[in-house]
Amino acid sequence: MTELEKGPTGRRRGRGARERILSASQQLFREQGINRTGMDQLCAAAQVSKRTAYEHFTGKDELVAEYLRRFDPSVLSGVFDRTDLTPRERLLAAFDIPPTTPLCPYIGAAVELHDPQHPASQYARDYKKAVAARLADTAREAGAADPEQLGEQLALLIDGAAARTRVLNADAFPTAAAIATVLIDAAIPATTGDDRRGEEVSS
Amino acid sequence: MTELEKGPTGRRRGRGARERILSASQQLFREQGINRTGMDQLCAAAQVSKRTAYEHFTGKDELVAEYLRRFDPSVLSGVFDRTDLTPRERLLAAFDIPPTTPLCPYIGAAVELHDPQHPASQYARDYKKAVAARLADTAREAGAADPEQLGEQLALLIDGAAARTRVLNADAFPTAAAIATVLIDAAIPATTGDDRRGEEVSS
DNA sequence: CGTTAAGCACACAGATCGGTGTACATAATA
DNA sequence: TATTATGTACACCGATCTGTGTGCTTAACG
Repeated sequence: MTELEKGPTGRRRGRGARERILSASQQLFREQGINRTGMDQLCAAAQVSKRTAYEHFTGKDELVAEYLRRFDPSVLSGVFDRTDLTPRERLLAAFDIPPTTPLCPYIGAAVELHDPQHPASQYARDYKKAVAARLADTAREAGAADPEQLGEQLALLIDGAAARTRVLNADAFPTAAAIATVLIDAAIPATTGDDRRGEEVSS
Repeated sequence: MTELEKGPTGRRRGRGARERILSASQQLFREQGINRTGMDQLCAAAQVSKRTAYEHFTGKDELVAEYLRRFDPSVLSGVFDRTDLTPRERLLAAFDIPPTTPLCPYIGAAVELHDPQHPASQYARDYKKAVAARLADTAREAGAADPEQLGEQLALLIDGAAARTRVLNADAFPTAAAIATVLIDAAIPATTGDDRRGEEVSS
């Protein structure tokens, strides 16, 4: 009965409360981590009373899961839909991440929450599988011999770059991209049309 | 003035206190994570009074750093010293991790502590660099064209496998080993003696 | 107007956190 | 035996955590 988006006309005073909470989560959870960000601080940053926050979310766990769901990172959304690139270029573009990204939040959540059954951990798993699947699709499009394997390999490279960037405090994505080039070149026969752009593969 | 290891003969009643604390750390920090393991629980598991723990360590931070330092994982110690393997086999052996390992604790510490200046984070960085250097040495021994690059690449694969194993809750090291095989084959000229075992390279 | 949804301010509960203070016990040494 | 190092038992501190309870305000609608 929250009736948040319905109604004939617009009413509801500050209907952006939920959005402000999630927006503050994006910033604080990423900057400070999940465990080190208290609900008090988060509500203050969102300019929302704590009472209101707990009327929108049953608890911090649910909020964390929603925060992860709201996060659509560059990888999934931007890269795969670019029909101006060849499939091979799209596979490599997944490693061109903006330097603003401090760490893959899915890995962060899985490590911080430390419970594979946590809703956020489950979503992180689903998301990572989805990325691997998308990579496999693109690999198939690019004519790779074993698309599933290449997708899984590239996904591992992305995660490795993210983890290593975090630990070493230095950008590891160029290294990952170099490996990706080797793998892609090895997996895709040279005869296969590399410069086809955005065309569908028949089967 | 602790005089823990000195003295003409052995005295000191329960001189295993420090060891018990660190031993309990190994178990609990890995099972539950660092942040979710309180000092109360840790001291109880170590059968050590909290007072004693804080006479051995100035605080939890120092304990965490020591815990990381004590952790010598299979990778560094076991693999590189095996003269029964060719250099190439040693590089691949780094991906044969026992399934008992839940997650690389260095990545875990870096994510959980979330402060690159934390002593444990610094050590994690040093350790990861050392592993990459050892891999590079072995790659040089194996006759790789660009040993430093190959070492960094293999290190990234290991971290990727660790991170992905954690997030997906499924062993990702076979995938990493497959990539490693490709990289090693590509980087090491086939003419180079692959079956030399444990010999030194002149330069 | 009155009703109702939405939110705020703020105190507070209960737990846990890292860390200390104090008084006492034990064992090896001198 | 006396001393000293080492450790225990346990209460306790202040801070912080997630989460509630309560009463008040504001705004949209009828």
